[in-house]
Amino acid sequence: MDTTAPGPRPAPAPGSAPRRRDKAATRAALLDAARLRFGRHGYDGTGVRDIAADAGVDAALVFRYFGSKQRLYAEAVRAEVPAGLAADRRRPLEEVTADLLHDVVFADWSAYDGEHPLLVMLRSSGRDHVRAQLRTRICDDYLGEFARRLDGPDAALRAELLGALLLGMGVMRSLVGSPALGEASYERTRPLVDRLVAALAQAEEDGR
Amino acid sequence: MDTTAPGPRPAPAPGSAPRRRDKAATRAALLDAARLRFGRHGYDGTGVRDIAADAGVDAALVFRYFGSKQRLYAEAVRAEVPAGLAADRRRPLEEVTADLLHDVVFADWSAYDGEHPLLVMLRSSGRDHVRAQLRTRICDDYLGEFARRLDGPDAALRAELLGALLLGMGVMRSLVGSPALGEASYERTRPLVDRLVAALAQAEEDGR
DNA sequence: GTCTATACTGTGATAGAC
DNA sequence: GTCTATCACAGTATAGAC
Repeated sequence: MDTTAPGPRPAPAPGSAPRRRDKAATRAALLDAARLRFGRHGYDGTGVRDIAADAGVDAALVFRYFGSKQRLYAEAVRAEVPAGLAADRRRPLEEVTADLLHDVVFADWSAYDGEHPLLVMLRSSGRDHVRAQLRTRICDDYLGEFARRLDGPDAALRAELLGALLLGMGVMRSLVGSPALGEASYERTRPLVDRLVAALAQAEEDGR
Repeated sequence: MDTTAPGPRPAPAPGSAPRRRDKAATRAALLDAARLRFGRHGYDGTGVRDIAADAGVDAALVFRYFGSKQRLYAEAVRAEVPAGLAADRRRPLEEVTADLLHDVVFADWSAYDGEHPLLVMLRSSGRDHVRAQLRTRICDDYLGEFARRLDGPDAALRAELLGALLLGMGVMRSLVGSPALGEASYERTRPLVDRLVAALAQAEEDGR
């Protein structure tokens, strides 16, 4: 495991707030460090000691404040799904998917080392508790309203195909590091995605 | 799929029957066990002792035969990309993508606990050596010929979008366990994918 | 009350003696 | 080929210093 930040306690730099003995600040520091570490190295690749060292506190505080590594993970990786992304039925579909594209694929989630929390979780999908969290967030939070919008017999399936496309793009960019998608801009990618979304929306009209 | 390493071994002397303690057989058993374990629990969640126990041998053999856990992983997870998937320029595009759909998303890779090796690797993408392997296999092996087929300015990007879609579908099915895609059949899914592929191929004709 | 030191128990990879 | 020792490090718990 990563043994960066050794030593007992690097004295706080002059000017930085000497945050000692502040419960809320320590909790927040632990969460920030956890996001970064979990994002970079996944659940198993991260130790509570590393996180604590990054936050400048002792590892025991993880258990004091969060109970377990697992609960720390769950809390660190919880991010708000942008409210109303798919909620407003009056917005055109491409606009909503464009927002999703921006949010999931192109946004810079610097708190998670540049990756969307969902992609971060993907890396730890070997753990059952992570899978469950993932499924809920993707299928319910992100795609639920979508499925209701695209009605028709295959609505749920088509909504998940849309999710697969966006998620896959994020995976290609962040986890795989593919060249074209990695360098492409949001502006250049959007028309292609729009076209795909249109094809998906249109599919409800013909019998299959 | 079975990579029974065919080393040029001399045949045992006539009369000496025992096929137990066969180097090649032990190696193969270790590889099989490794595929299953790595598939189920990921790189970090798997111990060499588990693998060795599954194979019925001692853990030290892993190091004797493969040098390290990391090299065992690399070898276990290497699977042949179906030759000629995208190679034949005369096959219609939808046929080729349908093959990919079947191979990546719907095939039952029972040797890997039901998941395509690429998805298995995704779970371990926190490790740099895994990422490098991933990128090569996806972008070069699977999508390279594709990009050459779809010519036009955005060819590489569109090829990667196709990859993203298929990969994302696999992710939704295997790693996330999404309900609709999880239960959908290949036959029901294919027309939707065909439509998306058509939209992608068609995009080269209009200016963006 | 907030935090640190340290110990406990399990398991990881690996080396070297049989 | 196998067994066992080793040694680092994981998650977690507790006791007590500030």
